[in-house]
Amino acid sequence: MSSTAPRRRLSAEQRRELIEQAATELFAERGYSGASIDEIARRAGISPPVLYDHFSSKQELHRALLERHYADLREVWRTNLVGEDPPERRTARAFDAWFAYVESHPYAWRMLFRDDSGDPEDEAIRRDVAARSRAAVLPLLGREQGVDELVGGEASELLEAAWEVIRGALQALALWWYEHRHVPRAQIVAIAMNVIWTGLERVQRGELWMPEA
Amino acid sequence: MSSTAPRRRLSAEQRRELIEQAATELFAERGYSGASIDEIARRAGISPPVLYDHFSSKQELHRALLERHYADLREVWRTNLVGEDPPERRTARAFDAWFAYVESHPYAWRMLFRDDSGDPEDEAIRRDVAARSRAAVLPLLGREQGVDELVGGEASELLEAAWEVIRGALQALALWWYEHRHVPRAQIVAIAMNVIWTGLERVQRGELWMPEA
DNA sequence: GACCTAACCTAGTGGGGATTCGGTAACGCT
DNA sequence: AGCGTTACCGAATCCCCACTAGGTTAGGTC
Repeated sequence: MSSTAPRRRLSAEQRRELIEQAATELFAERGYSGASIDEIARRAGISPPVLYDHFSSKQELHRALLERHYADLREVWRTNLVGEDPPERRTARAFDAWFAYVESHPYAWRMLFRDDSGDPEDEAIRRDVAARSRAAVLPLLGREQGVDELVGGEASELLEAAWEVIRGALQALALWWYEHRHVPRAQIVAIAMNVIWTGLERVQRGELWMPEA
Repeated sequence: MSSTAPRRRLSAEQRRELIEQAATELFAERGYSGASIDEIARRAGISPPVLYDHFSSKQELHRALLERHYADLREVWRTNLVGEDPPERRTARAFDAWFAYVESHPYAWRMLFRDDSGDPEDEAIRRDVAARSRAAVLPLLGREQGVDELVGGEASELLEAAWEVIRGALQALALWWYEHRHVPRAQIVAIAMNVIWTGLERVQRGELWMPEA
């Protein structure tokens, strides 16, 4: 991408940004272990040692990017789920914003969706982020009462599972969309709403599917 | 696991099975690059060279396991989606069987759900498998007509996307369940049915959610 | 235009891990 | 008991890659 750029001397901040972009791209395309420092450096227009002026290790670089991109995504949820609109409208708005982020950041989110670093610290970051997004989203799903008795378990735990279902579904849909980019975003959101929201709505209302006798 | 086993001489077939089990575990726990030949061999109760009597490379071992476990999972779908029951019942049965597989093969499916090998051949296997499961499942979803006009696109493509949503959702739910194994399977299936099937049913019927004006 | 800071580079070093070489010995068979 | 087969192993080899040591120059400052 930045291969033809003339090798000039940049400010630390500018260079760091280039490194982060290059690393995000490579982590997204090849995963943690598939992305070599040499190639990240090459794409950033520098030699490997320079990278170590900005990040103390490959792991730290990866962690920094995880934090950064996760923060962006969390912000998308946070700013779009609030408001006085009915849940359905807020959900649609949040889905749309989420897919808009995905559309405009073709590398960042794909990097987040690969968890192959094997680093326990990464794992911790992901857990932390998962907990925070859950905390942001669950109130939206759990407004109605009575879900526990109907399903026979702890409501909070089941809602957590429901959220995982949504997260996994959105993630998979984003990946599919990436391979079929000609489909307009509105249609992707419509699919998400139809397949996911519809079910959630019923769960909220307590109109639950039960196993047959 | 098999660390205290006395180092006896086994038949090639038995040894190969032990290697495959050990490798499945490690690939599931640490991913492709996180699993070293040395450790796979150690868990299988042998030294590394023996592994090469059975598989010509680490990649080939990994591919063989992908094929094997995917075949198992595909079989689950195949045998449970057929029949004369109404779609809802067939879907519930297939979900239940799928989660039963997940429950009884704690390593195999987790290995499948990590795609970090970076090997194009792996990618090809996954694509092939995805296409086949889609082919098996889509007829169930697409029975009703009229979906295309309502959503405004090619029905086959949108159903493909819907299937991805389901796949991603099931996968995420399986991972969540793995961390909350005390939840009984019936309840997991109920969550899947409530969140996913409900939406699908509406999509089938053409009762689609549409963006508001 | 001398000087200094810091951005940058070339050329290693070291370790880990896949793969292989050249045997050794367990087990079945006669 | 002897023999052949082959499951098995210890000890390299070799390559890739994260990381570093030590020097070089761009570019701002006085």
